[in-house]
Amino acid sequence: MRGPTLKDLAEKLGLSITTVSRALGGYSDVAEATRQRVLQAAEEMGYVPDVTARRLQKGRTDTIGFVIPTFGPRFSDPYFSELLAGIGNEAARQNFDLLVSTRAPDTPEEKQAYRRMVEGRLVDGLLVVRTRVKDPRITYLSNLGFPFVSFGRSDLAVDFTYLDVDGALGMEWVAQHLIALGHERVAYISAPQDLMFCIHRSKGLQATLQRNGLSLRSGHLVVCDLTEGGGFKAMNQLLDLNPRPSAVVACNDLMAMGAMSAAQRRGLAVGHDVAITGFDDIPLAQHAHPPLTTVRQPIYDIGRRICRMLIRMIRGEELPERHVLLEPELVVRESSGIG
Amino acid sequence: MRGPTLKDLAEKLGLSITTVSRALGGYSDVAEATRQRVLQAAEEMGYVPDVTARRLQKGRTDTIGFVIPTFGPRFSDPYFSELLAGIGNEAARQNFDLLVSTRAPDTPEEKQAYRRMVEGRLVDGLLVVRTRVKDPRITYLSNLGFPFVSFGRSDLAVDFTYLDVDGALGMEWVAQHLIALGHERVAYISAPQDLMFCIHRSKGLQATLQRNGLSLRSGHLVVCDLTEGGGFKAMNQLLDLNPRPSAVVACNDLMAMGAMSAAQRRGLAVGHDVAITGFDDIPLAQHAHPPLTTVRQPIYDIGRRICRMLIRMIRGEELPERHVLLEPELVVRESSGIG
DNA sequence: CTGTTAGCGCGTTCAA
DNA sequence: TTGAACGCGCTAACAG
Repeated sequence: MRGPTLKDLAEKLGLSITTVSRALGGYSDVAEATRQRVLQAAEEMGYVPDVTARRLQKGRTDTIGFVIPTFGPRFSDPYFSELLAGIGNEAARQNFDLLVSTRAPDTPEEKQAYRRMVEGRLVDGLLVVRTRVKDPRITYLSNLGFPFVSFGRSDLAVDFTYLDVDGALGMEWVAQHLIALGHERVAYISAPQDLMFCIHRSKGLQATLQRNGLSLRSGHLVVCDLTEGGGFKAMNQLLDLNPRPSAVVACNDLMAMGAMSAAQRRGLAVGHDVAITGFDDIPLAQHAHPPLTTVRQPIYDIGRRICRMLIRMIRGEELPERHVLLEPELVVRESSGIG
Repeated sequence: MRGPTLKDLAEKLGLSITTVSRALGGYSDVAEATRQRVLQAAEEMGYVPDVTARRLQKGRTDTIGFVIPTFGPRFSDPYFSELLAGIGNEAARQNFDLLVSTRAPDTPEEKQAYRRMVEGRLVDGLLVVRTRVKDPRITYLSNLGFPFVSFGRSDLAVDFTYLDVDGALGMEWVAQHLIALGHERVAYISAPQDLMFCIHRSKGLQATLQRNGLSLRSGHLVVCDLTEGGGFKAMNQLLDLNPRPSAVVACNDLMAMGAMSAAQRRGLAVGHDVAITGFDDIPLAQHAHPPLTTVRQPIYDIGRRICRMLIRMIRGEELPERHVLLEPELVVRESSGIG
């Protein structure tokens, strides 16, 4: 069942392992006739080099690691499958393998997954996503000098390579859009406050409101878990207020969808009785009813890009930019108001 | 930057590599005092075994492979992230690593990804999902006798281990539900016909319609690509018909959401003017507007389960069931009609 | 109880 | 141009 090794090939051809290895490796110091014989035999016998052995000898794995932070058993986020597709496709393009782990954030299991990948020398570099306040992953990797690229910035005073989307700017646009539509009672469905992207978005929203003489009233800030269910519950809380908010900004699209659902279940016309906005622009956003006003992040490209940055770093190439901040794009649809 | 090896430990302790290895491996034939010294030194120096070296020596990788079939660049499917979470969590629980690839189905790249994992001995077993007609992946793996478990059955005359959800049964329930509501003009938004799950679902739907004296009229069967956008377009086609269908069955939830969006954009009240159903029960289904009638597949558990089956197979344990067919569950919500 | 020897499959010296 | 020898880091068989 196991395939042939160099040894098998060598024996069959009456050559040494070394010669076979070099013929296959495309070295110049091997007779053309010999090379042809070797290549043909390799083809016939279906020789494929043993990746593990090659790794041990080369001292590198040509593999990148990605620990996906999953929340709860029902982890169902279109955002992540798209990010993964971007990462996976780019890795494949560059002949890198992708080792994936799924772990709940800030748990011993997560820590262990990182240690295993790094200290067990399973991967040459890591992709870190959803950075957190005082993110222990960044501290850990930085201290070791292990190659990694993160999607998201950090509050730590260490210098590392990242790519991020300017969430504050995105939220500024959302706020301005709502203000222009005349909204004064704006509410906010936030994500857990230890997530860096949430902090940036929150700041952007609040700063813009304040610059325009507005603010989040008490009770108008609800924190939940980034899921539809969370957005649903949060929205119900907000709609129980009196007076209720006229506009609700959600920290991501999934929560916005849940919020829309809650509003509609109460007979409110979204985009009319209440404005709702999201963040991410997942494909479902444009097919929601009504279509969701949101902020677009090019998530597939982001996946490709952080992967490319990491691979360059692993190869020891100089990176053109070690800190990339992308401008997101406001996508106005009907959920924030018609006209 | 690289961590210590057994050799480093041995030198420091004045022991042989072997002894250190055995002390760490928990073998009984090592003096308790020695073991303690070794353990302490290992702890101090932060020794972590080199996984690659261990793999080469053991002849197994303790890794399972998973090639995700991705369609187009914007691959955004909540279904897959949940499946992946199930697989990943179970793999971690059993101390297996997970190697992931993302490839477009039925391409040379996909074939190559499988070959690399199998023949390059990167993994001990594979998970195959979204089985296709005359699926070359199954032929390939079966011929080699390589351990794999598939989520989905096959039309090939080979015996292999699989788990599947009875799609025909699910669709039978959907059809009966719609028929009971009095629908006679039922249309169907199907997925590509080379997908096995689609064939089962289609058969279940059509057979049930026929048993009740109905059938899909001409033009009432539209094939598209399993995305919201696809469902959207398909629905527009269906709504151009005269008379238009009174009920539309979609092959998955994503397309159903797109279909709802198209209907609503034409001013139709879903659940009233037209009934729409999906399949999968992704979390968004219950937060759609109106909530989506669909068929539930316990996708997270399925991920865990196929992973567990595969690991047992790899370990050489006898599997209690080599062919599992799960009964799905009809979830009636408002998109198929109120009352 | 401990150390020596061997080998997993490969790439890379160094000699011939 | 080819081959023999060595080592990547680890575990296993065999002595002592």
